[in-house]
Amino acid sequence: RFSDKSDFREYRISQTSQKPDLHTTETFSMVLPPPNVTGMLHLGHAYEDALQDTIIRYKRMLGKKALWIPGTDSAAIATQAKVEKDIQKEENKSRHDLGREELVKRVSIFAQKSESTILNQVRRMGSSLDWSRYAYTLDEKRKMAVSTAFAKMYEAGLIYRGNRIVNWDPKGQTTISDDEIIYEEREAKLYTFKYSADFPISISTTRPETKVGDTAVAVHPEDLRYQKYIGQEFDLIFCEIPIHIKIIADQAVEKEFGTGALGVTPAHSQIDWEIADRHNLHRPQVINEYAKMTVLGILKDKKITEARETVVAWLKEQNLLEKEENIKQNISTSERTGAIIEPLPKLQWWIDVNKKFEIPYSEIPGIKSGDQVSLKEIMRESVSSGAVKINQERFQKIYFHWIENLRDWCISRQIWFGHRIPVWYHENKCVPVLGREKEISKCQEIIIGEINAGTDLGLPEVGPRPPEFNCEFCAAKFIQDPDTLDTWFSSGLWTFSTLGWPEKTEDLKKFYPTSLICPGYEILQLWISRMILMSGFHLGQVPFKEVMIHGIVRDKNGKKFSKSLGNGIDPIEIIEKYGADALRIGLIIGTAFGNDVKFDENKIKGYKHFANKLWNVSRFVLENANLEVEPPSGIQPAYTLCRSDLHSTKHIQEFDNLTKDITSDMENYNLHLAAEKIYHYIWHTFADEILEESKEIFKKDPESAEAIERKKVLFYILENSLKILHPFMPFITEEIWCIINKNVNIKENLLIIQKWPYGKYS
RNA sequence: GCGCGGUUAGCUCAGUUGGUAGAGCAAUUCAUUUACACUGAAAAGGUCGCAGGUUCGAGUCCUGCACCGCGCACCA
Repeated sequence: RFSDKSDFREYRISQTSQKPDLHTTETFSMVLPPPNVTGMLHLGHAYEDALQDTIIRYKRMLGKKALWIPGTDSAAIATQAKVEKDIQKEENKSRHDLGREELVKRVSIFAQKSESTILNQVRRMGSSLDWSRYAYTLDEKRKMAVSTAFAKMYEAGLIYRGNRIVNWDPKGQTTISDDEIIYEEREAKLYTFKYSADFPISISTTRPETKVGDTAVAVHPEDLRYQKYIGQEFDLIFCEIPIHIKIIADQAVEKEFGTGALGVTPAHSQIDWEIADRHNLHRPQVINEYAKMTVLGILKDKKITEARETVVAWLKEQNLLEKEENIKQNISTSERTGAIIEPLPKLQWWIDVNKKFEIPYSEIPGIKSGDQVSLKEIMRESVSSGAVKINQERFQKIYFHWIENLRDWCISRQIWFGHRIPVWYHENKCVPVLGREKEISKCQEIIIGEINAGTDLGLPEVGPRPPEFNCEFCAAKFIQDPDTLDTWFSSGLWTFSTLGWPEKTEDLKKFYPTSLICPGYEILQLWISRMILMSGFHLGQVPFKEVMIHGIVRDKNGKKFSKSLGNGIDPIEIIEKYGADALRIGLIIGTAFGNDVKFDENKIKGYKHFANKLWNVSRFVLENANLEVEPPSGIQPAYTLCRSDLHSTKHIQEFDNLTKDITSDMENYNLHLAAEKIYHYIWHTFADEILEESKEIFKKDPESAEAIERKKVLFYILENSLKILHPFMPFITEEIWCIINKNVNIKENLLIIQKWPYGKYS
């Protein structure tokens, strides 16, 4: 399991390192952003681990109760998509061929395998996590947290079920939230045309195929060109489909765009849906979940791309097409599958971010217990009050900007792997489906049908467990909602679900809010904001006091590491070549927090040389300045014996000043500066100057007073350098430390739990 | 369209409140049984993207511009 002894030692240290220090009550806590169990970690994770471990080791050496919680994330969509793809490739089967139970089983097996790969990688990095508190987003405790959280938010009226336009991923066959969309700029054609020769207004569109779903043409209320038509209605045949168009006036229309008239397609556009709301328009759906046309005639069953060509051809044939121009368009694609998002109306679960509710308890500055607040206000206030400090201002700006534009969060997903929505429906209102797992999606359709038809389904039962009673009238059972939750719902609870919530645990009391979180900027909106939301609602507290956002690691061409590009590097490969210490410090030095890292193997190699240098420096000091004395108590490290009468010389002062300087860098999380300073000092001052001049002194007379004094100086600098360097390079420093202290009870005197040096002699 | 970053040595990047421009790698010259060739010494290399401004003094602050990247919105 461990490739070498020092590896094992480090692992053992991490196991024992959380031993409570009775002399201090100050805590420092962090959660590890849980990696997705979708395979293995890449260098980005290695960088993130290195940063956090450096910080937690530093805080631990300051004497704080330092807790760093490990965990992994089931990453519902990502993981299921990966396994589905593999199954399709290897067995040519879809998830529907396997059925829900079998698929979830297969995904879980894959997740477990990934989990052990990942945990091994994390350990190889030297991450000093508290493994006794290990959590997985889909384990029993976290399941309880998720369903409790859902139920509480449902009861507060913040979670609701509604038929609205969703972002539909036709490839993944699921909804996704606004934040899981990636915009890509592409060339598109803007067509200007009339529905028919006798229709008075021309409209423009990039999606002619959706126009069979139009129910209105909207113009700006003050647009003089179209005033006279407002209110008129037309029955037309468009592309063999009868449509009914009403001409309406709406503020949302921009006079300057295209012809200034907008063909309203309520079922396939967010904005049009809202316009339809305001004008009470009919909303026919003309495209289905597979991105195919649902209408009859020449468009029947066609994929949207084909349908587009067909409609354009029809328009040309009818002489209705007036203009065709090339424009640039931002197209929405799914973050996970890359598919083009199809806006569709669907019945889904949502979190209302604007609805006010009475917050029972609040420690968030600016929000009092009992206040009427919205989730959006919680998110804004938590950061603007300074309770959550996002340390780089630029990311704080992005955060506020995002909140301004935030809409309700769609939390239900039509995938099978993940937290199933903890809602149970009365069986008889959902037609018989028990024992027919594959039919559940059909059940969902029927529910939608009933809702659309205005049937009152009654309130569902919401809670962590199915209702334990049968229907009092017909003895029917309850069946669970077939959908699962957005993975960020459970991730949003992470800072407190890992500490035992909803139970009132000692851990929560002691370690909450957590001190720091250290995520990449790509999940600022997806994760950081959701944690602030969830923590604010459920605990009335912020999830963490500080956020240090780091950049991403790119390959030498500046490209993001990704599976599809095949440029991923396994950190283990680098560790085997250069050592974990070299990888850690090599990633940290030269990169300010928040900036991207271009990965350069040569740089890592340079720090392997440094590890070698450090080794030799230590050897020189041990061989030439052997001051080892048998410790009288058997506990005190030997070197301390020679320290009491150490005079403050030039070298000591210089080193102590450096120590102070580095400590201040560490306090400000300027890890890159601190690491570079100690690196530079050890190599170019300690080795190149002090050791060189010591050689001369020892050559003259190794027992002279000057030589003895010098030996003490060397020891002092070496031991304190090891301490300062330890957070960055834990393996080699601990190894050397143990050699230096071979006469003492090392278990109680490991470097990892030594006190950080403050520069006592300065 | 709105907003946010970046632009510093050949390459990758630091530069904390304004005070003589820094590191690693690469390249050059020299040294060589040294704790360490995973070495040492020396030298070289920059109009800090461009143009203005504030200041005794600007890589750092302000304005404008260019290119690269990102976030959001729009995406009829």
